[in-house]
Amino acid sequence: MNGKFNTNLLITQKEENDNIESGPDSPPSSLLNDTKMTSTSSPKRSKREIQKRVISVPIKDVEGSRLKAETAPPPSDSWAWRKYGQKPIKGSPYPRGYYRCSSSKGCPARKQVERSRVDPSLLVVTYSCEHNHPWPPPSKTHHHSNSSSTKLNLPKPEISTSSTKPENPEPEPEPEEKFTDLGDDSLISTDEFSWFVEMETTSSTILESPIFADERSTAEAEASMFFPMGEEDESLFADLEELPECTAVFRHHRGVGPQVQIC
DNA sequence: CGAGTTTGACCTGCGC
DNA sequence: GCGCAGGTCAAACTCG
Repeated sequence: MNGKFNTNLLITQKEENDNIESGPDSPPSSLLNDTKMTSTSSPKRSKREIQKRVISVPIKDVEGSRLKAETAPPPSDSWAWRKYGQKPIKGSPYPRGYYRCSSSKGCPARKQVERSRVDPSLLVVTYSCEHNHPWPPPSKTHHHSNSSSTKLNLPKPEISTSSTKPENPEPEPEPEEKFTDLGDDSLISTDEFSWFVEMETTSSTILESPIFADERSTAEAEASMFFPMGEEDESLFADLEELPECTAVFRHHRGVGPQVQIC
């Protein structure tokens, strides 16, 4: 299930301009400013109102889950994502999948999933949302019943069911307020994007998995460039201990790997 | 039967 | 203006 995935999730968060392929060259100055990708080509959307964030996820974690599509399944992140399109991207051997948030009706959130050209073992996930849009962080509303595996965009159960024991579907982002200050301080500042931060931080807590450290040296290097884990993390994870019951708590320890507490 | 996926067509923006 | 590439739509299909 996604739990499996989450334990190996790697996140590198960058601004969209700071795209993976081209490296951190682009000036990340304008978060909401125009960007080519932001166009979304939809006449209904304004470029400037769309905010994007890019993360990288080791594809290994999700590999084999749904290989039907060339694109690896999107990382599970507490939200429900519905795929609405897939396109081959020029210059990339891998197509890009387009996902829309289905956690709640009218949710404008979208994300694009594609393999990194630099490191095919990495999934590049681009989250995007409209700045002016009333964000319906679905966490609070639909989470209690989250276990609905169908809702979550997870690898189909058929595959990753190596573990017979029902794992906790995934760490519930319930402790939203705990996470909001975990996230980056520079990219997301508005409350309406707190879900964004939540999403990322939820994942980032699992950043350094043993598996990743062992087999993803390259990716690790790349990832660490964007998402260095430091002592601050320790305190961040310390906060996680305060998570409410019935949530999976991922604790980060260097060299030991994440410890998962499931109550 | 509902929700999600697939896939081709269509639309839009951008570069030449 | 044209062509290309990316992004979205929507019908058909699949699955639980």
